[in-house]
Order: sequence, then C-alpha cells, then structure tokens
Amino acid sequence: MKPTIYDVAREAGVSIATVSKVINNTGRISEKTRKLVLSVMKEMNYQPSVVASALTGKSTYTIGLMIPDLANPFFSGIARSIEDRGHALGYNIVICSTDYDPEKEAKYISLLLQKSVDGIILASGFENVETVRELIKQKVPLAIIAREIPSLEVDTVAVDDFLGGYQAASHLISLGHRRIAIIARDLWSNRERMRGYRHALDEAGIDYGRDVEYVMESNVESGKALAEKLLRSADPPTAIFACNDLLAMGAIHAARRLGMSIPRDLSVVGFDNTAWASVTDPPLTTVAQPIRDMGTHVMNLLIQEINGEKKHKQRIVLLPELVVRESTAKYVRDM
Amino acid sequence: MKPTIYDVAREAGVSIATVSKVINNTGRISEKTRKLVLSVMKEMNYQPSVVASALTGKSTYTIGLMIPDLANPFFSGIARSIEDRGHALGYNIVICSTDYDPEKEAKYISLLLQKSVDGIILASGFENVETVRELIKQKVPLAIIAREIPSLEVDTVAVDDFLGGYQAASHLISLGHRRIAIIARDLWSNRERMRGYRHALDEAGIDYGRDVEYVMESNVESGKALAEKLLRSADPPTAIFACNDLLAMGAIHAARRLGMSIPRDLSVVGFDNTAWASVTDPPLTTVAQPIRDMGTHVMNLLIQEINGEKKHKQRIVLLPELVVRESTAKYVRDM
DNA sequence: ATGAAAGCGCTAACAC
DNA sequence: GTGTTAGCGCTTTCAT
Repeated sequence: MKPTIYDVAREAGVSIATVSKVINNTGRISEKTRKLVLSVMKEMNYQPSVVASALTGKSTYTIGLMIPDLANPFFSGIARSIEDRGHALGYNIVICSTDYDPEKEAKYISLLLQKSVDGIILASGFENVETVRELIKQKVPLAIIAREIPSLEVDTVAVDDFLGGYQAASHLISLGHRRIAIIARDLWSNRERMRGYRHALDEAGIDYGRDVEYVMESNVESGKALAEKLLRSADPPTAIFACNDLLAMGAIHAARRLGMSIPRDLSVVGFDNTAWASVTDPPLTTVAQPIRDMGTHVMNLLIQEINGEKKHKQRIVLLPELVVRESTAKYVRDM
Repeated sequence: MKPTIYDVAREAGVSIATVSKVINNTGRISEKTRKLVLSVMKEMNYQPSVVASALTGKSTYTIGLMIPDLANPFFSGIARSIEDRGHALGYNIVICSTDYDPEKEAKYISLLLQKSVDGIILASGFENVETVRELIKQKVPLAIIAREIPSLEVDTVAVDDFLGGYQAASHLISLGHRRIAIIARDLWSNRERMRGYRHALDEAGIDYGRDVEYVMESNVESGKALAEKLLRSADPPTAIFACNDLLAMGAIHAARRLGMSIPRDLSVVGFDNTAWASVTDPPLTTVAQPIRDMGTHVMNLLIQEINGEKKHKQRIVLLPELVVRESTAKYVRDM
C-alpha cells in the first residue's frame, strides 16, 4: 500500500498534524522536526493524496478543457498551449472533445463537476448558451477561448473574428477578385468572420454570394464538397474565403479535382494559420490566430479567477493577422 | 453549496446509507424508496462527489495519458481515439505532453499518482525505462502504445515498426533508387524502422548511408535541416525515408529550397499517415499506422487491466501499410 | 428493507 | 512548537 500521512507520522514519531504542516508549509514547526519529517517522507516515498486533500475543500489542481475536436490542428494547438501554461502553474488538464454536440457538452460538464475540477475552459462550441449560463450560476470558475458570448459575463480570450474576415476578403478584393465566395460553418466565430467578409464586400460595392450554405462539419471533406458545388454553379467564384484551414484545403482539393490550378484559376484564403498552412500545396494564405498567446492568456485568466485574484471579468481580444502565402493571386479576366 | 448525500437523505427522509445504495445499485431497497430517493436526487440536482467516493477506495474514473506532443498530428490522433474510447467507457483523460523530456515524464507521473488516476497510458517516449519499471512495481495499471519495451511485462499496442521501415525502403528500391537516405530520431520506434530499412537495403545488396545522423526533434524544421545537409553532401541521396510525416515534410521543403522538384529529383516517403499526408505538396507516400484502432485497443487493454479481467498481459502488434501517393517516383538516371 | 457507525487520508481549528 | 480532534462526502459492514 501507498504510505499515508499516518505512516509518516508514526515513522517520524510526530503527529499527523505536524506532518500536514510541513507538507503545506503552514503553522510553526521547528527546523529540526521539519527536516526529520521531510527525510522520512522521502525515505518512504510518500506522496500526499490529492483526493483526500480535495475532500477537505482544497483544490484538485485539475481543470477541464472542453474542445470541439482534439484532432483538429487548431484545437490541438490551443490544447497544447493551455496544457503548457497549466503545467507551469501546477495544474493538470482533462480533455473533453465535444464535436460541437450539445449532449456531449452537457455530459462532459457533468462529469467534470462530479470530479470537482477547479475550473473549466470552454474552447468554442456551446451554441447552447444555457449550459454556460448554468455553469456561471453555479459559480464554477470559467474562461472561454476562441468564442465570444457578448451577453455573458465571463473571462474570455478571442481573436477579432470580424476583423479577420474583413482582412481575408479585403485581400482578395485588392487582388481584383469580385466573385468571392465564403465557406463557413454555422458557428458563432464563423458568423462573425462572415460579417467581416460581407462588410468588406459591401464597402467595395460587391454583391455576391448573398445566400450562403453552411457546411455541416469542419473538415477537409465538407469543404471539398461545398467548394465543388460552388465551383460548378452558374456563377462560380474566382476566390474562396474558407473559415478555417481545413475547409480551405477542401476547397483546394475541389478545385484541383475540377482541373483548376491554384492560385491561377482560383484564389483561396483560410483561417487559423495552423501548422498545416505552411505545408499544404500550395502553401496557404490564411488569417493567423496567435494560438500560443491565446492559450496562455485563458489559462492565466482562469487561474486568477480560481484564486479570486480578480474582481472583474476580462475580455481579451487579440488581433488576427493575414499571412500571405501562395494560394492567392491577382485575378486575371477569363479569355 | 452543492447538495451532499446528507441533504438528499434528509430531504427524502431516509438514511445516507440508503441513498448510497440507490446510487450504486447495491444492497436491497424497496422499489418505493428507490423511486423516492431518485426523484429527490433529481429535484435537488444532486451529483455524487467522485472525490469522496474515491477516498473510500473506489475508482476516480480518470486515466492519465503521457504523450510526447499533443500538437504533433500523429499524437493528437492517438489522443483523440483514446479519449473517445475512454468516454464510451466512462473515463476522463488527463493529457500530459512530455516532449520526450525524462524530467517532465517523471513529474507528470508523480502528479498523476497523487491524483489517484485509475491507470496510465504511455504513448511512446520513455527512453528511461526505469520510470516504467517503477510504475509496474507499484502495480499501477499500465498500457503502452506506439512503443514496445521488449524487456517489460506490460500491455502493449504497437505497429510493426521494423516491417514499416522495410516497406518504405522496399518501395523505394523497387522504384530503382539505390542511394536511399533515412531521417530518424534516436527513439526506439525510429530505430526499429531503421532496422527494417537497413534490412531491405541489405537484401538488395545496397550499401548506403551507414552512419546516420539523428535529428534532435520531430518537427518540420529539424527534418528540413538534416535533409538539406544530406542533399548537399558529396554523395546525395535520390530518395529519403523519413521516420514520420513531419520530418518528411521537412525533407520536401529542403529539396524545394535547393531547387529540386518532388518526386522528379527526389523521392520522399514518410511514416504515420497523419491527416497531413494527404494535404501536403505533393501528397505524401507514407507508411500508415492504424491510429484509431491503436487507441481503441490500448484503452480496452487498460480498462481490462484496471478491472482485473485479464490474467495475462498482452502485446498487440498491428501491421503498417504503405500508402503510395505522389512524393515517390521511379528513379531516373541523372544526365 | 433500512440505518448506525466506522473509516478512507487529509486539513484546520483549538488546546496544551 | 506540537498534538487532539472534528469534519470533508461517501462506502460498507453489521445490526435491527
């Protein structure tokens, strides 16, 4: 059996209270006994039980991360940065991939709560705001990343999606494109990006693609299917703004399948600037989110919240940045 | 405050023992009181505390996953599949990215143990076998994925790395290449792949690249640097076998940088068949690991281990499969 | 069929 | 400085 505080106390000839005090550096204990206890602990290879200490009201040093899909490079990047910051602060992360499924979201939340996590980070998803509202009511320390919920008072870290969409569309417009389509999913962030895109189009007096069809999943396949449909339509686009790098890749595949060459026949810009963007064929022009910074920031906010070191909630908005690579080019009028 | 079992008991007019019994479906309770208690629980929105129940010796329903790097597409794929299987079985996963750093490995292990996880999955890494041996001695339920430790009695799921390396090299040889270099990291799995590669070369009577230089990290940059060095050497390869898709991408970048075209001037084969392989430029010929299956299998093994449903440890070896895409081509003699 | 009570490993008053 | 003790929320005999 693993040694308990009692074993250590007995072995050291002191009381469990004393041992507890040296573990937590509380109360007063003579340097002599402290050394003694410490050495006994080491000798017995004693590890205090977080479970037991949590039961007395202390932290579990575990936080939950609700994320749409770990296998999506944007989210795995986010997860990694959150994990790193958490590790530095002494916290472990339990990962919950929700696939944007409200049922999974609810189930995972319930599990996390039963396990008394110290806090929860919501990474996107949660179209069902009620779940979040409930969490707030229960005073669960919370922080949101990559998603703004304007109506809620929560610590948030996000990129300015509207601006990102605007940047993407403006870039395309400046290259001479006018028939610019968008591929998006029906999610808050994507809708914001679309607002930005539309704003740029309006500014330029372009009226194209008023009725968008959403893609059902954020993956290459879905992007490909929708892009193919767009490209085969009566008034095909000369440029496509995809709301994330995976969808952008799908668009590129679709174009290629139709015998088009990128960027000669079609310009494509993505979003996120995941690790993918620089390795794809061709390298992807995309709107970069500062993934590492975002992760570090949410984790910081959450921990401050947990420690009650903050009287006011914060909303940190980082700015996206267009990274021009080789998937976009000047529009050349068809012969 | 969250309601406790006492609150429920009081509200239902029964003892906490009774409530406990209906929660766990143990002992005998009349259908009448069961219904009553159940309804009170629902009404109060009662959620039993896993922490408290864990303290009495029950499971925490949490397992630790030690992984080199979440941001690496191979490992995020592994993590996702493990999480899915875990979720189906009622377990949460806490992720620990170690970067192959023995110190981080040790620290994370210690944290997981303090938190009384029910078991641990080791995904690769652990060149320091002592840590693993220690875990076994402490009887911590354990399972290993993507790494074989022949000398240890542990449940393991792995792909036949030797065969994979052999397949990769054989493919290149069959295309007429003779100057076939390898890019690998000094890790167990990579060394196995190299053994397979070497075996294929020996079989074909090829003597090339006897002294390999290892790359220090598994990422595009390192692959690029080493590949560039190889390509600039006195006797440059016409084909490169990279021990994972990231390194392969690096090799492609290096070649391009030197003005070479893939696969015309250089053939490249990767390993893993991550989501990357099909989106890169050009699509990557690579040795596929059945990622989802592997994740499902380890999780199954670990749970069986935890539940003591298995008298003997198992070693499941899955077979890799060469996926030919467009980064490899017939060797054409230089003019 | 139900309940009283001991105990899981630890923390935090409160005594001494 | 150090020890005693009462919980924390739950499980599990063992009575009744």
